[in-house]
Amino acid sequence: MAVSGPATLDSVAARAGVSRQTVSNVLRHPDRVAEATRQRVLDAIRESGYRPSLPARQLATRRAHAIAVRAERQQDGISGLVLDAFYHGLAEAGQDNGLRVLLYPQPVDEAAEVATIDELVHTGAADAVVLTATSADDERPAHLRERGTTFCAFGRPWGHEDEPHDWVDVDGSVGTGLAVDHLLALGHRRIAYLGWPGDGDQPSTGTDRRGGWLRALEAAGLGGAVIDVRSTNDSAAAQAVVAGLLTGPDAPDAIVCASDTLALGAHRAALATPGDPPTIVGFDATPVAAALGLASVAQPIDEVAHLCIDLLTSRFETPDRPARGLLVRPVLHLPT
Amino acid sequence: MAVSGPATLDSVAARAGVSRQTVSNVLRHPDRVAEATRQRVLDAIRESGYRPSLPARQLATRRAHAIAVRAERQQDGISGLVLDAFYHGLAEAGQDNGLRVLLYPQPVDEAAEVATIDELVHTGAADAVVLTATSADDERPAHLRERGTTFCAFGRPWGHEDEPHDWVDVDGSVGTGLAVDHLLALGHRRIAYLGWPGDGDQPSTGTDRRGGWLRALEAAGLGGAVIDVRSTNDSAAAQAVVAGLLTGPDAPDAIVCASDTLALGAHRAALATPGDPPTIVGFDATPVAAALGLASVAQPIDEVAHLCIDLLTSRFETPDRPARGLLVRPVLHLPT
DNA sequence: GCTCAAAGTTTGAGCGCTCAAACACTGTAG
DNA sequence: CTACAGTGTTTGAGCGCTCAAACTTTGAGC
Repeated sequence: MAVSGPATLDSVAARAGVSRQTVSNVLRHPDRVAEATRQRVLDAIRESGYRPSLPARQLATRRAHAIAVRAERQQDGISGLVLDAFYHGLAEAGQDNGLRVLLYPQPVDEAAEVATIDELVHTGAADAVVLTATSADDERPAHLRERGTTFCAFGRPWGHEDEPHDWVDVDGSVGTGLAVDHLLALGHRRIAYLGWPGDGDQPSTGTDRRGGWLRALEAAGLGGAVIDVRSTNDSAAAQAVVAGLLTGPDAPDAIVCASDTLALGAHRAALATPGDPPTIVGFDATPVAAALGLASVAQPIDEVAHLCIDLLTSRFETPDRPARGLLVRPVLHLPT
Repeated sequence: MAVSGPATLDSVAARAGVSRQTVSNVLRHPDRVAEATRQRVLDAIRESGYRPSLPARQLATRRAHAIAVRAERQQDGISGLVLDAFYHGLAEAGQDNGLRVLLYPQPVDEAAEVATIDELVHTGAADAVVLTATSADDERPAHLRERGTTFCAFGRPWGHEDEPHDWVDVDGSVGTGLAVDHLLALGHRRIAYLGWPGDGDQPSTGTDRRGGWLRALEAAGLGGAVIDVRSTNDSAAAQAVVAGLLTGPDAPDAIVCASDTLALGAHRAALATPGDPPTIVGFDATPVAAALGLASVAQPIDEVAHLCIDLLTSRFETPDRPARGLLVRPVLHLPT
C-alpha cells in the first residue's frame, strides 16, 4: 500500500479503523479490548507484518527488557562448558519472559565491572544483571546494592548472609554427598576428598563441597581418619598430588573431586600408579568426565538459569520483596 | 538541584547555557563545536552525571547498536570452550565499536532461527547477526541475504562461493599442516588422520582439515599409502576406532585429529594398547589437550571475533561494498 | 425516561534523542 | 558599505511507543 516504511502502531490502527492505543492494548492488555475489535486488529497486524519497535517501547516505559551477564575472559579449565549452558538457559528463559540477554566483556577488576554494569543500567541498555562466579570476598554485590541496581547472583553470598540479595546456587554438599553414597554402595570405605586450597577455612563453594563429603562419611561412621588433599584447579597439579597420595600410606580406594579438572588429574595419576586404581568421582559432569568413564556430579545449570530469570522478573514486579535464595539439588551422572 | 530525575540532553544544555543540539554535538560531532563551548558542556556533563539514553538514540537513528549471536543449546563435546572465548571476543570488540552483543537461544531448526533473527532485526533489538557453526547445507546465509539482513559468518560458505557474504574462518588446512610438520620433525612417518565421517567428500571444515594433512604428507613425499580413519565426534567412538587401527596392520606412529574430542579418544586407545604409543595431535587446544600433554592446533578465536566485528562495522558504513572473506592462521600449541 | 456505572475507545502529552534546516555572527572581498 | 561565505549555534519536527485522562456508548436500575 503506502510506501511509508515498516508498519507502526498508527499504520496498523488506520488499517483496522481504530486508534493507536487500541492496537497497543490488543498487544499488551487484550482484556481491555472487545473481542470483535481484537480480531480486526489482529488481522491488520498480520496483514501488515507489524513488529513493535523495541526502542520506542523502551523509551516510553523506561525499561530495557534486557538483562546483562558477563562474558568470561577465559576459562579456568575444563568446566567452562557450564557457562555455555548457563548462557543458553538465560537466553531461553529470558525469551520466555520478554527479556533479552546482553553480554558484557569481563572488565579488568570488580570495580571496573561495577562501573560497566552501572553504564549498562543507566544508559537503559539493561534492567538488571546476573552475577556469575561470586565468592566470599566479592565486592560486586555490595556495590550493586548500594546503587540500587537489580541483580541476581549465581552463587551464594558466602559469609555475607547479613546483606541479603537474590541468588540461586547448586547445593554442592548434596552433590558430594551423593558421590560418597555412590562410592559406599560400590563397597569403598577409604574415600578421599580432593579439593581446592582453602576448602573448609571459610564459607565457599569448595568448603561446601568438602562439607558434604565429610558429613556423608560421618553418617556412615567413617568420619574418624579422613583423607583430605588439595590442589589448585589444574589437572597437572592434581595429578602430582594424587600420585603422591596413592603411593603413600594413606592411599584411598576412591576420590571425590571438587571439579572435573581435578578429577582428570586424579584419573591420570591413578592410571600411572600400579595396583588397583581408586574410583574417581568428578564435579560438573563435563564431557571429559563422561569420556573418561568417570562418575561426576552434574549441576542443573539450565534450572539455575531459569530460576535466576524467575527471581529477576519477580523482582521487577515487586521491587521491595525480601531477598530470596534458592538452592538446587545436583544429580550424580554415572558413567555409561 | 532540580528533582527531575536523571540528566538528559536538555538538562545538561540548560546547565551549560547552550542548546540541546550543542550537547549532542559535543558527544557525537565534537568538530562542530567551538573548543570553549565544548569544555563548558563537558563540565556540565560531568557534574550532572549525564548518560545518554540508548533507547532514545536508537529510536531516533533507527539503529540498535547491537548485534546478535546464538547461544548454543548444548555442546557437542569438549570443544565448547571455543564458543565461550568467541563470546568474550565479540563482547570486547563490540564494546570498542559501540556495539552490544545480544544472545538468542538456539531455536529448534534453521527456519526458526531465521525467524528469530528476523524478529530481532525488525523490532530494532539488533542491527546484524553473527552466524556460528555454518556448514555446506546451511540455509541461514541464503535466507538472511534474501531478507537483506546484515550478517557475518564464523565459517566459510562451503560450496556456496557463488553467493558471497562476509565471513571469517580459521584455515584448518594450515593447522593440520602445522601438525604434520611437527610430527615429521619428531621423526614420525606413518602419520594418520582421524577425522569425521564425510571428510573429503564435499567442502567442509573436516574436508579442509583433512586436506591440510594430506598435502603436508604429499609435500614430504609420504602421500602414497595414507592412513585415514573416521569417527563421529565422540571420544568413546574415536577410542574404538583407534583401538582397532593400532592393533591392525596399518598402525600409525602418529595421529592428527580433527578435534580434541577425537584426540581424547585416540589418546585413551593409545594408552590401552601395548607397544609404543603414537603421538597424537588434537584440534582446538582445549584445556583437555593440555592436561593430557597433547599438542593441539589452536584457533585464534579472539582474532576471529574481532574480525567479525570489523567486517560488520565496515558493512554498516558501506552497506554495498562487496562481500569479504578473511582466513586466519591457527597456531600449534605444544604440550609443556 | 433519566441516572449512573461499567466497558470500550480515543486523545493529548511526553519519553530523550537526532536530523535537517534555519539562524546569528564573524570577517573578508568587492 | 554591502554582499557573502564560513563557522558556530539554535529551532522545529519527528522517531514509535505508553501513560493517564477524557470521552462515548451501552445497559441496568429505579
